[in-house]
Order: sequence, then structure tokens, then C-alpha cells
Amino acid sequence: MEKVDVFDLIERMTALMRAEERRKCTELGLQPVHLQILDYLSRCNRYSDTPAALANFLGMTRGTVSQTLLLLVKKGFIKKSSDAIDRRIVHLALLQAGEAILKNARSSELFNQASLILRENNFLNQEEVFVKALLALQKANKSQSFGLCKTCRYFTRSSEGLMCGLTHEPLSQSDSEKICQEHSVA
Amino acid sequence: MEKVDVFDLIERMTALMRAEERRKCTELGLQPVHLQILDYLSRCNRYSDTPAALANFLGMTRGTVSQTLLLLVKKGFIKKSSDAIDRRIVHLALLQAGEAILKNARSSELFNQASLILRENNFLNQEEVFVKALLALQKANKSQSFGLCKTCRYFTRSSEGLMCGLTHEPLSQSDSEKICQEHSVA
DNA sequence: TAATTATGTATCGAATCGATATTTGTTAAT
DNA sequence: ATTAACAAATATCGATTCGATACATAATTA
Repeated sequence: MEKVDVFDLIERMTALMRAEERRKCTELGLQPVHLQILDYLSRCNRYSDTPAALANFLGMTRGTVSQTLLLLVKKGFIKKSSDAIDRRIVHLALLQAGEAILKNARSSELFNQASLILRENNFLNQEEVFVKALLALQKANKSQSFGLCKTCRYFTRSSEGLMCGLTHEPLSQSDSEKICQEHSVA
Repeated sequence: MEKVDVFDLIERMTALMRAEERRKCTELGLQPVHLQILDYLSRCNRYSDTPAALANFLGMTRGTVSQTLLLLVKKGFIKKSSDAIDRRIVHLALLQAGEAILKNARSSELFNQASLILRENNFLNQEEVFVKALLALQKANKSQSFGLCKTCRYFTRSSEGLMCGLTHEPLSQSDSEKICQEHSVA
């Protein structure tokens, strides 16, 4: 078994997701944080739908969150209402427009496709599950997969060593373990 | 087997990691993108260390990336050098200061600890591996875990239904499947 | 009343996009 | 060969928006 750090793989998936998210946000004219907030509000319970909780969740300052919330209110994505008992507390809730945006942004197909791909398999050890999940994400991501060189379809091993089938250049062991922009999943 | 979407779990892990990253960046006086760039440069091969590849990887415009790179150069984290053959192309490389920052930022203990926790276990099905990985992350994250209500140590099932052991309030099925800021891992 | 908690506000530097410009490379035609 | 035309990689500029800091306000608690 090769030594693979599971959380290293998760980091790689995260990077793919971040890029996807940024692209989607640019389309919609939003910031990644905005989607993250809408997503959080759609998933959190009644003890956790406050600005302070959001700030903790996002790792941002309260002031910043406060401003971002103003924007989202102005855009009609969320609404505020003050707590009946403790009137310092503000409860946040998604409005229809917010849910619509979120739904639009979520169904990027990326995950749906990746899920399908992943479901087709059955594996034994932990690492492999994550490896396959990452591959599934890369495969579902039409644009570019940015995978490890040695997992690329053009990567070849011969008696003379490692080689890139695109550039026909020899590769070192270290080369083959790095991220390549030309990476292509079989 | 409960129906769990693996990529849903990955999204949740991503959220935890993002928050961690943001906090770390605020400490270091950097933006998340800066760390992402340094990280990418530490992992990419010689075909992929260009501004354009970075822009694709990050899902940002070339203009933005260009400016961010200027900043990182000014701070002494990276250097540029033009390609010997095609002089339109710029190659980016980490400098010592950049590697130092990266190393500092990476060793947040979060992953190391989570890895340890995860390694203690052995599981059978796919979903469970991801569930455990998420739990490991939440456990390693000292601040707040933001987990699902029903995975919280204070969550209880009795003959009268579901209940939160902190607030002593009854919970609906839907409540128990939402994120809670008070979530605490056993 | 003092201390604490939850949130809002004002300011200012910094990051972002989008468009345009610059440099280098490639192609095709003369 | 030479030149022109197009394409590719990156840089620059201006308008806009974001986000952190520091301070202010209001409600709650001890």
C-alpha cells in the first residue's frame, strides 16, 4: 500500500471545489463568501442562525460579517428578525431568492457526476476511497483536472524510466508526484 | 446503511478547512489566496508553474493573478523567471521565505491530529470513512466543530423523542440533521 | 452599576474584475 | 527571406467591492 495522506487528498479536492465555486460566483456576480453564507443558513439549526455563529463558522470578524449580511439583505437573499427573548440576538433566514441562487449554484453537476462515478466502485482500504473520490471529482470537472502527473493518461513508465506522453520528456520520480495543468483523467 | 452523500461530507470538511485557513491568514497578515498560491507552487511541476496555469487552477482572472503575484514577489515569497525557449512564458518559484510561511501555515496541527485520529480506525464502507474523516477534523479543531446536531455528545433520544441536552428543548428529525454551533464531539 | 455579550458603523487599505496594452511566437503569403 | 496577420502569455490601469480594525450602541447579566 502506498503511503497516502488522506487529508492531503482532501486538500486537493478542496482546491478543485474552490476553483469551481469561484467560477460559479463570478458568473452570478457574487463572492464565494456569499454562497457560503447562504449554504450555511440552509443547513444550520435555530441555535446557530445568528451573525456571531456565522462569523465563527466562516472564520471572519463580526464586523465584516455584519456588512456582508447587509448586502445579502439588500439583494433580497436573506432576512433578519430579532429574537423574542433576547433582543440582542438576530436570527437570519433564507428568502426564496436566496434559496433559488443556492440551488442554481449547487447543481453544478460537478458533484452529481462525481457521486455517480464514485458509486460505481467498491473498495477496501481508506486511502483508496479518497483517491477514487478525488479522481471522480477530476473526471467530472470538465475544465481541467490538475491532478498528479503520475495519475495522468499520458504518463508512461518504460525501461528507460518515466515519461510524459505529451511532451515526450523524461520525468523524475519527484516530477511524477506533482500537480500538472495538462493532467487528463483516463 | 444510512444514505450519506460523500461529497456532501467533503463540502463540510472544506468549510472547516476554509475557516481554519482564514484564521491562520489573518494571523499572518495574508489572504487565503496567497497561501493557496504558495501551496500550488510547492506542488506543481515545471509545465504548470506559470501565471496562466495558476489563474486556471484558482478560477481567477489573469489580471487578478498578475497583481497578486506582484505582491508576493514584493514580499519576497516567490520569484519570476522567463522561459529560456518561449520568452512569453514566466516561470514562478517559491523562495525560502515563501516556503517558510507555507510550512508555518500548514502545520496547523489540525491535519496532523485528524490524521492520527483517523488512522486508529478501520472501516468497511465508503461513506463511513468520510464520516469518520469529518469527525476527526471536527475533533482536531479545538475551536468549534459545527457538526450535525445528531452527532453531538449532547444529543439524546428518549421515548419522548429527540432532545438537546444543552438547552433541554425537544428537537424534530429535521432539527437533528442540521448544523449546530454548539456541536461538541465526544 | 459594572461587566459582558451581540450586533452595527465608519474608515481605509487591499483585492477583484474587465478592458486594454505589450511582448513574443507562429503561420502564411509574397 | 521578409513581412503582415494572428495567436498566446502576461502586464497595466481604473472602478468597484471587500474585509479588518477600531469604535459605538444596545440588551443582558452579575
